[in-house]
Amino acid sequence: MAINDLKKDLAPITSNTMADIVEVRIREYLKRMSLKPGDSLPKETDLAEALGVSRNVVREALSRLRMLGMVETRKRKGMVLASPDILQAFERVLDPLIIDDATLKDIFELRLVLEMGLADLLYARKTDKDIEELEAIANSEIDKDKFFLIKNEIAFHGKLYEMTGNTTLRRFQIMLMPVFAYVTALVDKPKSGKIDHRGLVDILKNGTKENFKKGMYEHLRPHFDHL
Amino acid sequence: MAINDLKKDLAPITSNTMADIVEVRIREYLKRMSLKPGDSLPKETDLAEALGVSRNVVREALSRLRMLGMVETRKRKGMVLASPDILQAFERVLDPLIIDDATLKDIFELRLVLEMGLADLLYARKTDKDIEELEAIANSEIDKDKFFLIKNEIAFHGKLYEMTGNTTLRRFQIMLMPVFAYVTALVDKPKSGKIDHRGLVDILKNGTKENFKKGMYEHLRPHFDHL
DNA sequence: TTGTCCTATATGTACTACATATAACCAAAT
DNA sequence: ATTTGGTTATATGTAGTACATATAGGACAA
Repeated sequence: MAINDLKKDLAPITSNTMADIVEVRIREYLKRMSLKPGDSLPKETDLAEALGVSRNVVREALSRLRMLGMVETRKRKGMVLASPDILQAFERVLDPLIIDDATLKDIFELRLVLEMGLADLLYARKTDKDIEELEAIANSEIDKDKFFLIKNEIAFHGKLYEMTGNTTLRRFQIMLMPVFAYVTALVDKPKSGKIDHRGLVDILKNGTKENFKKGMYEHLRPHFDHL
Repeated sequence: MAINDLKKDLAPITSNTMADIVEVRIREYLKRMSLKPGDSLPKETDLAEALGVSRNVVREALSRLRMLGMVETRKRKGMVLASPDILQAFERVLDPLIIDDATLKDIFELRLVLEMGLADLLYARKTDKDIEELEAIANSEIDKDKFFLIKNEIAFHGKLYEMTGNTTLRRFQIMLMPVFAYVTALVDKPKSGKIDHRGLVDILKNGTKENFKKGMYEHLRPHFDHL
């Protein structure tokens, strides 16, 4: 028991490896030089010599930056700074099975927040064609088995995000989905608010933004009640 | 000009290096074995032999997983699976200067969506003490210079996120802040909606959740109008 | 401008070697 | 029985060498 109390006060010593340090140093270097995408970087051997470490270490650090999409390396040319895909790194880590429960809960709530905040973008950008498609999804739900419904649930909410015209947001949602599914499966209450998908489509067609916000809240209500 | 158009449609061929492949293979391995945090993994030399690559390559792959916090390596013991900090990877990449414009715009909107969706969590969790503190921040804004106001803007909205009791959300906001600041600085319209911080506090004290949502929309309105 | 050949060179990969921290084991001590 | 201390085997951390390979860039030709 006392050991756990200790752990809170005394964080374990984490000796940074050379690769850790070099990674930071290189990142600092990129920032300090205010390099822009496309600019080329020194070659590995030069970096190694300048930093006073083996090329091995430099490569480990670069391997990380490469994974994040910050730099690209090409034979003979050397390295060039690239525009990283900010969600790429995220995707690799977001496995419900290895995330701790507190974070899992946070992410669950994060999705609720996103979904509640969607309305403004939605009403600014929705088109008749979008709504038609959305309606088709909602209508296909009638008299279907549970498995189909889950698939449709994903399709419907996915379409909503898509309608915002915000690619990053949409990808973000796709990433968060497994977490959401995992958590709801855990709680395993068969949940559906007073307003279903068809209800939301109706509002989208005829109602105001405020109507939609209220509708979405009712739709997600079981989740909110569970907070 | 034509070259840039081409780049969008024809992504350059990216030959996967061994490290890329090994990274995926190890990740698959972790998943397939359904390992839980704390479980130990084979040692580097065994992995290298099993995969038929040099230890070097394995170390590059592991270096990436270590950076993401997925695994921890300890001398003699080998590696153990860890609970990754999902935002850690994010933080490294989220530099407004190296993110492309489209994504920058997406992230800007993402923050708007978050802020609009905050209300439900906020009303579920806010305490009197929170509101007091928030009010103090809002009141300290009177008759201050521009620099102070920017600092205060951050403090105020930060406090809102904090009040949700959602750590991940709060950290997320902290990360998004530089992007938001960068984009607004770019647009450089001195923006402030009809409702200011003190107005929001008033609603939080006496108004309903719906009032708050409308208030927040008005507060952020200049940004929405700019969509 | 387009196509072909050539070459220098930076990355990609493999292998060896050794330092170092430490988990695991055992023994002594309280 | 639990703690303390010393020893050792071992997996990681780092360095260094070597070589294969793709290719940027130049020269030249059509």
